[in-house]
Amino acid sequence: QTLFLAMVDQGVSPDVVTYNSLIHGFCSSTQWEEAMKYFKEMVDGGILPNVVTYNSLLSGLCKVGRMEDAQTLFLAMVHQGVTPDVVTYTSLIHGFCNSTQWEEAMRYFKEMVDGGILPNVITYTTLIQGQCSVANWREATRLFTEMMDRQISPDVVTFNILIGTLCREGRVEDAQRFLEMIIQRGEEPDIFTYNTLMDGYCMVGQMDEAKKVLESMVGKGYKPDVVSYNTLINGYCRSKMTNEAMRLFEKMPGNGLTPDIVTYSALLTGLCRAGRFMAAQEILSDMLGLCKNKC
RNA sequence: AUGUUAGUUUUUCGCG
Repeated sequence: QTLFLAMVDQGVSPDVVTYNSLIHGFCSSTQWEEAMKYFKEMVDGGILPNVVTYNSLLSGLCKVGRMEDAQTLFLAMVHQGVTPDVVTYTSLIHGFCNSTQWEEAMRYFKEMVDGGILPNVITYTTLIQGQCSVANWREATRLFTEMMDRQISPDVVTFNILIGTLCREGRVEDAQRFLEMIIQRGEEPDIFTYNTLMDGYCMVGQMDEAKKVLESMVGKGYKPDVVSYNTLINGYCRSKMTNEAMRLFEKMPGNGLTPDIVTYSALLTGLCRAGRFMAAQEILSDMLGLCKNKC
């Protein structure tokens, strides 16, 4: 905002992209009034909002589940002669999926296809995730096949969602097969892929396999992050292997990682459950000590 | 010419 004002002060006139950037910023931090203020200001200034402007506002509404408002805005944009694009529809579909209004999501999907707008990998991935989040594996795989049939290549995000869903259902072996499919297709799994799969093995108590995933990611040159460690620490704690959890915790600083609130929370819970209150107390005072140093 | 928009992972506790 300050930069914006400075820019106006210097006599540089904002254009549609300037406004879009501001509006997007406010929308993604759910500062709705501010976003609308700039929207009005641009219209008053004679700058026509374009599809990006509307998409930013729309995705802001969709993210917080204000789907009635999103629909109203969608109609308004069409009314203003701005043609919705694949981003517009995908945002709406995402919003409806998140509020578990599957019928509406599919209605917009059809409308989009009928209107000659081609769904892309993000559209399909959004739909797949919508079905995965309500544990409708059949429909998820149907969509997965459909997208492949339409020559739309699933990407690593698509695979991560499928892997995460299988893991949550305890089907880690199947999840592992998807990881292999990514590699077979010549694509790169990312840190999300590995962390998700690791958590899958942790959830079924196969800590040896979880550890193998960590090792294979290191072997491929990926740096485990704080989430990787938290996942394994939590896994060891739940498998009552608190010594292993502690070992990992101690290795974090050496690997350039700072334990965060999640690390401490998992470890403290694990140690307390195991009745190791002395150890828990030590960890806690370490944490509080570090906290004081920073303040 | 260039810049702006949509999808994915980990912990505890509480509430619904």
